[in-house]
Amino acid sequence: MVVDGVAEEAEAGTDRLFQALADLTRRDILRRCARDELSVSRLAEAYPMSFAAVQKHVAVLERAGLVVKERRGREQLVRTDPEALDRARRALDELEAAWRGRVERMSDLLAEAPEAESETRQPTEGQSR
Amino acid sequence: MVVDGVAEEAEAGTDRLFQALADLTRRDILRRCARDELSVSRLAEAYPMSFAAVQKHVAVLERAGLVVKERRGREQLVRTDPEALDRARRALDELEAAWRGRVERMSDLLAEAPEAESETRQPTEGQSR
DNA sequence: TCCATCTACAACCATTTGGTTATACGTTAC
DNA sequence: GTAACGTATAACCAAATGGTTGTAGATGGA
Repeated sequence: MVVDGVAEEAEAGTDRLFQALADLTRRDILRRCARDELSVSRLAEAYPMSFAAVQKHVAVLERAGLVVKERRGREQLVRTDPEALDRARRALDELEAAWRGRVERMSDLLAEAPEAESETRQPTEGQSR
Repeated sequence: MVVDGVAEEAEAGTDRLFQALADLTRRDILRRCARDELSVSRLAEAYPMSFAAVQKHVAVLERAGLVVKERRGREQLVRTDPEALDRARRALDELEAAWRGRVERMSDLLAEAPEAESETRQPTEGQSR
């Protein structure tokens, strides 16, 4: 449980990350705020929905760590965190490692048992890929 | 509209992709089914929830194209599609391109206008922040 | 000071999501 | 053939999501 604490939080963070990315409006906000720093109202003008709705989308992105808000006077400037997509990518890498793991194990089989393979497909066959 | 048709579907697909990844149980299913092909009931044994719940998770993964089901006798074997994570990665790349674009444009500014920039904000003015 | 602007937040609503149980159907084993 | 197994699907429920409107608090400019 104690050890799980950190892992659980990491997984919850991954949940929030992908969840935040799973919406077209939010992905578009990310694109816009990657190019420029935009205030929330400026952003809101771009979408066919209320200011409050856009504000909520920004909040979701912020909780996911994809975006950072910086106050300037009465407006709040939004910019996407360049490091954030790296985290997303790392999450994918971690998933991919699972079946890279499978490949490794297959290599292990081939490496550790250089002879006596009766059940794997014959080398005589023109091998697939 | 006609042109949008394909883009819309692509974006909807991206929604489903990230949505499917935004759940710990589903990510775990992906890991397990990357290593081995597992039947749905076999999978269900691994989680503290009903068979039907796991079945729904698999359905979400399938709709997102992250997983493929193959019938063998009375059981349905699930395996993750190796190509799927590539699609997720490509979606991230497309997002990242947005601020790679920003960097390019900044380089462009520096490269194309080595002098005579009158309309960008003056370094001399203590600007209004 | 007064007003317009930008933001925050609450209350509400419809739909989706993640779970449950129950039931029905096809397949395998005995 | 019958029983056990694996799957599919429906009906239901609570909570989360994506949207709305309304109200109130700061801030900046006239």
